[in-house]
Amino acid sequence: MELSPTAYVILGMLGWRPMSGYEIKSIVDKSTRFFWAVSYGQIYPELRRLSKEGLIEGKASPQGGRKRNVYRLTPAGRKELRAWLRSAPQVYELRDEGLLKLFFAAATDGRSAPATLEAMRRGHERIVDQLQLVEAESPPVGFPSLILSHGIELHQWIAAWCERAGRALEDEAAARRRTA
Amino acid sequence: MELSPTAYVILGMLGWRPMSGYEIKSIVDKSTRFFWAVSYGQIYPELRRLSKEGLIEGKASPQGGRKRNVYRLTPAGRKELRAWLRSAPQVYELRDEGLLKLFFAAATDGRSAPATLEAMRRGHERIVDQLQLVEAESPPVGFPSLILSHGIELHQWIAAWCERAGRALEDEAAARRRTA
DNA sequence: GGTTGCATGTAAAACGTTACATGATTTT
DNA sequence: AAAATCATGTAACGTTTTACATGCAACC
Repeated sequence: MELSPTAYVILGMLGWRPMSGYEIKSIVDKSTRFFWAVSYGQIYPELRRLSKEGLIEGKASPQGGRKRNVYRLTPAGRKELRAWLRSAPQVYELRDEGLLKLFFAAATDGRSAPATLEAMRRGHERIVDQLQLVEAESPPVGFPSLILSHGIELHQWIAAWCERAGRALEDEAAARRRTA
Repeated sequence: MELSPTAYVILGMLGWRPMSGYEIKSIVDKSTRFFWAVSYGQIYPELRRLSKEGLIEGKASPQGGRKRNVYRLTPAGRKELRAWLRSAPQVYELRDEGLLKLFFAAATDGRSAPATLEAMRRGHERIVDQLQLVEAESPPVGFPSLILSHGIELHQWIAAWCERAGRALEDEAAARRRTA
């Protein structure tokens, strides 16, 4: 078997209630995408795979003339989900182009750094805004809400760091001007 | 042209001084890997591509009987690097399996959550340790050192969040026991 | 009648990791 | 003599994104 975390996103959502692939995607886009993104190109093939493995079951449930497949967790699927939840997390990966640009900023004698920091700060503020929008329209209970507040606080912290670092850079530049 | 951030990791390092692919990889593993990982399978093909594009130049520089190719930035490569440094960062991606497990912890009635939080905390503490090891053996100046301190503070913050969330969970459980 | 939302899917490309293969040199 | 480090490279595999294709239904 050996499933990917992306497969568990699907199992996890179907653990709440039966859903279509489309519905899974729209919930992902308001929740896990900030720490685990999933695309249609993964969801539909994965639904088939999980179906074939007997972890989920699909049923055609058209809405009027519009076709629709609703999947639900089987007992085996729920068992698999719970086993995963009890095992230790393995994957933690970050790809941050802003940090990369800051890291190499000496190649512009540091002249590119203030704008990079400002762009990063804006980016993280924008994530905070998006998360707060989600927060405003979700009940403030349970684990999803815990993760949501984590996201908000985390990106606020990072945005504040960008500001601090920007100010430190300015101060340094001012000190250099006084010395020179 | 249109290069990936991974290509700019190579250009950025060669912007410091000429290096072999092996050397680039060993520096990546002590620096950018915490926010932009790169493997040999990317480095060697990318060195050829950048060479063919005229952004870097390779020269055979064997050490004794051991073959070795040292690459350096061309003027065009330096220009390309600087243009990238001055453009706004695009990519910010996080993949955090721990948050995913926490997000779906209701499927175990929250029983899996304390262990997940503890595993996450340990994971981030371990990253802090690794970064502090790097810090101890690097001169505390310039942008790489700024990024290093960012990493240390960030992962310390996350580890502290895990602790706070764990305590909040305990308190909640205790309150429920009193009520019941 | 047009836009938006619901709904499913695939193909190609891009990206990235892992394992393997090879061999010299340096250190223990 | 063995282990670690320096050094280069590829092939297979797995993952993920993007673009495309299609069509119904609800709302304005």
